[in-house]
Amino acid sequence: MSDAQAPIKRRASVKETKDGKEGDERHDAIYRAVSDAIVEQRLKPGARLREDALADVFGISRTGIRKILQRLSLEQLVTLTPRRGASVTRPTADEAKDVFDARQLVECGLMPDVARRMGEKEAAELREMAKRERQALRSGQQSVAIRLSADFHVRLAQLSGNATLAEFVERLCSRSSLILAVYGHRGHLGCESHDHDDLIGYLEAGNGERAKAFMSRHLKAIEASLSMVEEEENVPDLQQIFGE
Amino acid sequence: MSDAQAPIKRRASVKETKDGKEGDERHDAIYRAVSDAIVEQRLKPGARLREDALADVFGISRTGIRKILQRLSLEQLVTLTPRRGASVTRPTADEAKDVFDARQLVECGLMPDVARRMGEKEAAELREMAKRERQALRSGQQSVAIRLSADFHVRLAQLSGNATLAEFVERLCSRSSLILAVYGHRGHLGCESHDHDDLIGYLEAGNGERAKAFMSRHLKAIEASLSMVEEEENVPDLQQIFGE
DNA sequence: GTTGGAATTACTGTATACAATAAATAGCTG
DNA sequence: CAGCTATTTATTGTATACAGTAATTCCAAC
Repeated sequence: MSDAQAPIKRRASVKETKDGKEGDERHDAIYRAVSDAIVEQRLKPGARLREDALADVFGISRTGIRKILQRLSLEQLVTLTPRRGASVTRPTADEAKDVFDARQLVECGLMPDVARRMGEKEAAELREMAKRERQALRSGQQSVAIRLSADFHVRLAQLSGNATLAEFVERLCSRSSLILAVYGHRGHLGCESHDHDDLIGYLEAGNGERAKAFMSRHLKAIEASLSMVEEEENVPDLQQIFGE
Repeated sequence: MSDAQAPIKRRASVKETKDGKEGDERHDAIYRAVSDAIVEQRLKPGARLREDALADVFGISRTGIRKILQRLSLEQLVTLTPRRGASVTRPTADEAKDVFDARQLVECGLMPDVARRMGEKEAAELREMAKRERQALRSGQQSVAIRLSADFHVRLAQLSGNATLAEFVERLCSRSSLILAVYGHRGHLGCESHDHDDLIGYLEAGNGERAKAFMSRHLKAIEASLSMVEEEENVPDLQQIFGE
């Protein structure tokens, strides 16, 4: 419970940037720090996020922290229970299904557009991302790999040229990371390592329909790898367990 | 500029509910009041939303108002400019295109699911909504009609059973209302009055593909009715206007 | 040792005060 | 009188104080 909230910083420490940045950028940096920690599963579903604990860590007052928590809550990465405070969202099985159905509809639907707008520069960038993802996996940096995998899907959506849909995909990918944390098996982090490279190939060849079909299988594979058992950690129903 | 923010309340006045409700519900009621006013175009794009003005109107402190404005900003109904405060978002032409492309992909993609889950009860409810919409139009209540039309599309998405996608459609519809306010012609409020009834027919018959095609045409018709000229209201370029 | 209840503690909800910044106005100068 | 600078005013940004509520602990009684 307490260990879950230890290492929140990433890359250049967030706290040191206090002087150089304007307050606005600083808030954004803190938002990203927390969001990243959740997506990278360093903050696990169910972990409590106490306001003054966060305020202490980042050196701002609770006012700013609340703003950030509210934003995370609107993005459904954090659950805000009245008078109980914030905690990292633990997605239900239903929510998981909705998220993957949504990804199926949107990400697949975007593939033709992406294929159309795909140039050399874009393909190279995506390959670079896929490469880093594989490297992270090989070197055992699971957290980093998870995040890079999500980044890949988001970048893809951005290449469609539709900012609104790209943002939606971003949300879906963040939530997917949460879903993997709860229902995924250890070691198996969803995306197969070669899938992303194959996909880039189809897109670069301008074969939108093929890419679409492949993305569909890709997402189905991730979803299939989950074990959808909701482990109830609420009060067990003794009546039901022991008969009447 | 000042007249745009006069009539914010709707239905039962929001202010009177102060005693009976918990603070939480109250915040939600205020949020809805502002959101509705924007969607119904009583608050027009560009209208400034000053924090203590709103705080006075609703009888809570700026703290609560800021929370609400932040939420509206995340939903892109309100634009929050640092140190300049909040104003009703004025969508750009690009954003308008993105929103309608997104609706095309998502709302159409949802039709087969909706058709599958459509029962008598649901059809009756939708017909009732369509009827009220027509009534509002006939009696000249344009604001109400706009909102009911958006409600119809949202309810449809909810019937798909996917809460995540339904929520996304809700956002898209709200933003569409803003887009209509800026780029639409007066009197012509997007949805043709019979379209929704026709759509219900196809859905009730379980003809998802037909409904999908119809929805596609329906959305295209709305988009086509817009005149996509961005009237610059930033500093006019006098050079250009008066020659050199 | 377990249960029930009171006192304490920990935490969130809300308002308010103060600081910081941008807009508006007035006053000066050429 | 136009244009520039200084002062005032309006408005947002941030922290903090206080109130209210849930969780915990402690103590007594069975």
